[in-house]
Amino acid sequence: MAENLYERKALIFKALANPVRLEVLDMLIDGEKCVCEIQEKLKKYQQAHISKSLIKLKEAGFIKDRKEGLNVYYSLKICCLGDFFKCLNNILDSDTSN
Amino acid sequence: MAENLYERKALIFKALANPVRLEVLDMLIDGEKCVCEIQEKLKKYQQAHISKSLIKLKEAGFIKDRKEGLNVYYSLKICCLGDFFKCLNNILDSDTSN
DNA sequence: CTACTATATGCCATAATTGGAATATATCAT
DNA sequence: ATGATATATTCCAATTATGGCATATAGTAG
Repeated sequence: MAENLYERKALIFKALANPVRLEVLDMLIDGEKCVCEIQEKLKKYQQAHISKSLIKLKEAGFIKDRKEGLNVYYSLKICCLGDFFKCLNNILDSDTSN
Repeated sequence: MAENLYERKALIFKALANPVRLEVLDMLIDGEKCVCEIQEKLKKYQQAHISKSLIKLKEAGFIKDRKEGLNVYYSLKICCLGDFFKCLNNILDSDTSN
């Protein structure tokens, strides 16, 4: 585990610092999905890669999983993600001009 | 520049995915600071490293700079950062147990 | 048991990030 | 002009992340 608070926070942002994982999170915003559904939407990536992405998001504390037979269902664990991402859009909308 | 939206968002999170840059951002939350003040607080790191951290945060759109004589002053450019980080604490507080 | 399906794990080459050391630039004072 | 100070840039070795491929595991069906 990371020693100090800033390192722990950085680990959380590292989990978000990847387009595939961000897209996965986005998919989960409208409810629980099984790994197979996520794979279906992200066909450009290998199954193994999706699986690793989900595990990384889980380790960072963003999502949780639930097994049901052969399937594994993932869902958001953090309710404030919506607001979290709204701020992001402010950044994206504002120009990079100083 | 990154092609799609998720890649652009990932770039923003990459800028946050580092303890030094997070600590710098934290220092700027209570107002504009000159590089020298930031260095003073982060003595464990080299001047060059602090400078690079500031530039990365600026490129990501989080902060802006202003020159005054020999000094450069940096300040937050995004007003919603406070809320942004509040959500983080939710994640940090919640256990990693599924 | 075997066969099948869904998901996870291990290995690996490539690419990106980190942070130190040295150097460059810009501004100010004399 | 020279020298001093604040900040930025370049170079580089070490570490870490990315994403493909192959394989393993776990649950289900027959």
